[in-house]
Amino acid sequence: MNTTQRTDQQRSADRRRRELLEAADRVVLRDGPQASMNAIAAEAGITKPILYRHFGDKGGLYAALAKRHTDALLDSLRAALDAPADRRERVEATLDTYLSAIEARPQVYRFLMHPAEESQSDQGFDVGKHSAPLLRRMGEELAQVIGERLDLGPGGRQLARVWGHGIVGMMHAAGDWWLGERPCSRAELVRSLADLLWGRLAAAGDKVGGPGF
Amino acid sequence: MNTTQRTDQQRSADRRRRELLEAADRVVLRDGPQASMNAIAAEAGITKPILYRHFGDKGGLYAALAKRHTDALLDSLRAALDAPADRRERVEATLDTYLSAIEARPQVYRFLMHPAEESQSDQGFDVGKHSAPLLRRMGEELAQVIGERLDLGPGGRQLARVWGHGIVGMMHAAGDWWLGERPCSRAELVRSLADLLWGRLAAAGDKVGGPGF
DNA sequence: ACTCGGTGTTACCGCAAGTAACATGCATGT
DNA sequence: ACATGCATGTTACTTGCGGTAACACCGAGT
Repeated sequence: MNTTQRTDQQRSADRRRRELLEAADRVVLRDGPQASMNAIAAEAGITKPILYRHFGDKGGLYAALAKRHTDALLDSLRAALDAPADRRERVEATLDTYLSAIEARPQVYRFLMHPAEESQSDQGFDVGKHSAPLLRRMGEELAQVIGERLDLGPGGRQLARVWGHGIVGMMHAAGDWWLGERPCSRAELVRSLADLLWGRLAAAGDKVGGPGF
Repeated sequence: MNTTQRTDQQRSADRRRRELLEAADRVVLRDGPQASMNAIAAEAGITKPILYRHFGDKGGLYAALAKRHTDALLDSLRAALDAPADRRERVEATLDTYLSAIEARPQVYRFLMHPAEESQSDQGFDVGKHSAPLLRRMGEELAQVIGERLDLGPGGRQLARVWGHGIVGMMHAAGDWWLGERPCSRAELVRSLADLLWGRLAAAGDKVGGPGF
């Protein structure tokens, strides 16, 4: 029968694809985002053209690889965001989940954030398209949760999106810096960021004798 | 005399260096961060090896180029941060200054944020080193201002650094997203972000009938 | 036996980073 | 006047990577 044969082949191809992605994963974990196609092929025990047959080009492979990790991370974040607790606790849990993930596998995280941007075709002035899709997806996800659950009045939908992307960026930049310098424990970082979101910056008093802020 | 000759040469070299940087600037503005050394050399009316003599390698050139723009942007930000107004107004002015800059020259901004990361020598697990130095510098700068002027009690120094990097990341990610989709005016974006920093997320009420947030 | 589609290979192209070796102009010391 | 540096410039090369073309093998259906 034609269809069964088709599915068999597709299954086989899918398994192959997963094996290749796992090999690519190991190489990226070892060599960072600039892992070469040759290295990935060698790790998988095959040669370059096969990779190209499966993924089209390097961008395709990287996109597939990124999707796996991004999906996994987003699942964890959704779980933290949906936990039964009050708002502050859930925000802190989400921050902590993200920071745990990047702490556990910095190379992967680094790859996700800076996917070796090729794509010289997108000339013009449409920045942003290239930029880390993980950040965008996290931002949209968070925006959705905020927009769904908070009563922000008219224009609240848009406000939620700004906040979603803003909070994700805050989390990302602070995490990036923290991972490099380790100036404090993860718990302290989480608390500090939550405090920032809770308006402590606006509420803090000026230093005595200073010019004010 | 030896010294005068030396200085003459150095002046000439510096002028040359500046010319080369301006040429590189034009090419990056046109081709984006993936501009080739050949293209830059051609734009400057010379050939590759001269670039290498001046800047060592591509990373060196990019670092020099980034320093120029970064310094300029930081000067603007400092001015906005130091303006004589109340805290909210100054925060908004700073956000607006940054967003104006990236809006005016997205290619440059894009180059500054993702400097075509070479550097496969920094293997290991020290993420962050590679990441956009502009973000780091802005974060530290803001941290310093916050730490100097706000009374944050014990541990305030560290808190200020977390907040500095966090706020810069928020500004960056939101700006990146905004530049790509243009979902609202710049003024609205500024207001929304300032609202976020002023604790409106924590203060907002749950939507009626929802699961709460 | 013969084609056909999928899987695999070797060998190549094009291009960009980076380098070596050679050429030239211009000040200086004798 | 002439040789000596030294910076400035060039051509031509190597290396390495992304990507592709052409060919080889193998199992299934007619």
